Amino acid sequence: MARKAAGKPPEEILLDWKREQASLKARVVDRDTEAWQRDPAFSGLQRVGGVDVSFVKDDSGSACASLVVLSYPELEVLYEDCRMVTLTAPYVSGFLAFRELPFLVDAVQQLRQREPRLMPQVLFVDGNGVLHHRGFGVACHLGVLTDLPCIGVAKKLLQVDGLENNALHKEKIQLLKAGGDSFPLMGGSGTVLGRALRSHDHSTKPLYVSVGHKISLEAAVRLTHSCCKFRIPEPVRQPPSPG
DNA sequence: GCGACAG
DNA sequence: ATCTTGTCGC
Repeated sequence: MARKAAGKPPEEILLDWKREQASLKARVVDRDTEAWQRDPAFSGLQRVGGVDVSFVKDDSGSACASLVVLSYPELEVLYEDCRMVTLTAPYVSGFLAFRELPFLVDAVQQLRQREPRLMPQVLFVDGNGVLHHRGFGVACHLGVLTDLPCIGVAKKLLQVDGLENNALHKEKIQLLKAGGDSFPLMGGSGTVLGRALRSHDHSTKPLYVSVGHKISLEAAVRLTHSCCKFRIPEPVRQPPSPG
């Protein structure tokens, strides 16, 4: 009986959340800030991280907030943290960060304190960055709060700003033939909000990559492809178990 | 016909 | 997310 989570918060809360998004959005940096991001082989990049909130049971609110750090380019585990948490805020499209982010920020801060040498140089985030209703998805939010480069990786197209998962979109997906192939997702405003990426040769369903913070879209897409042994980038593929 | 809604 | 399913469509 996967009962649906509690209904939407009152309008005043949503307005608050929107205000916070708008305010933090001004701090997003949507270009490369690190030398390795411009290097063809990403040389200088040694640690890539991923965060995720995965559910244990039905909708009890019981979940596992995890942070994984892998070596690059080997993609071997350097650090794993998985903490049981109780989610309070409901899931509302456009406000994912307010449900999951506090726990992810905690995980990053804890790593920063205990094992600063293992701090990842970039974080993959489940969900979108600037490909978002108000241009400030969870990957931007996490990036701004932690000051780490972040990449938004979503498994479904968020249909905002005129973007639609329609026949034309599906045709474009068909044209992605090899891992690494991608096409731009252009919003109605003429801005490129992200790219649909075929993340692996044998993956037919694309990933939707968008800038979170402190990285260009081009580098984000290239690195995402580079971290995919399968469809989902290794740092966010299989979160560690609590036990 | 019941929707467009990342996770 | 998670159940599970199938090949559409404004």
